[in-house]
Amino acid sequence: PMSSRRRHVGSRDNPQPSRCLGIFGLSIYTTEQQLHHIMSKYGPVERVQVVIDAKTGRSRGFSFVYFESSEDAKVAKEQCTGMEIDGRRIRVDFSITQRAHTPTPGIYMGKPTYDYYGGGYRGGGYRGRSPSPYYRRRRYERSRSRSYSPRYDEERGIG
DNA sequence: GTTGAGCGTT
Repeated sequence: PMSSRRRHVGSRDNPQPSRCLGIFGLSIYTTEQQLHHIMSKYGPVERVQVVIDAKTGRSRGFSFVYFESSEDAKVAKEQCTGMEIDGRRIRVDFSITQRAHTPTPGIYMGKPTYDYYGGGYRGGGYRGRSPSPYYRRRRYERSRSRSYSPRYDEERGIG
């Protein structure tokens, strides 16, 4: 029998309604200003936060929008899921996390999940899958230890 | 304006 305590705890597939929406699948070029403009149609927006990758300084392709009212957030979620922004179909859900992680002192102690120098995931779930042409070319460039070769595109019939 | 799938830096 499940404890009634867990009933109000949101999970990834069953987020609890709140004033905070998570927006996923964004183009990395979509800005907080754009999102604010779009979301404000459904009610006052307190804050928009596009999550930025600390290493690259680019968007990680998702963001959080805080409405003043959870009712407005609910409407915005329903209206905006599946909407296209900058050529990307976005997904909108109530956030399962309610705020950014508190700042941690010192260095990151966790297990690295991304190889910033290799440009791909390590030991990850992409083994056995066919990489995209873009990724294949980047891998090819690295293996040749030189920069972009147009000849590769011709040989492989891409580009 | 380069990949995949992604719930968070102050």
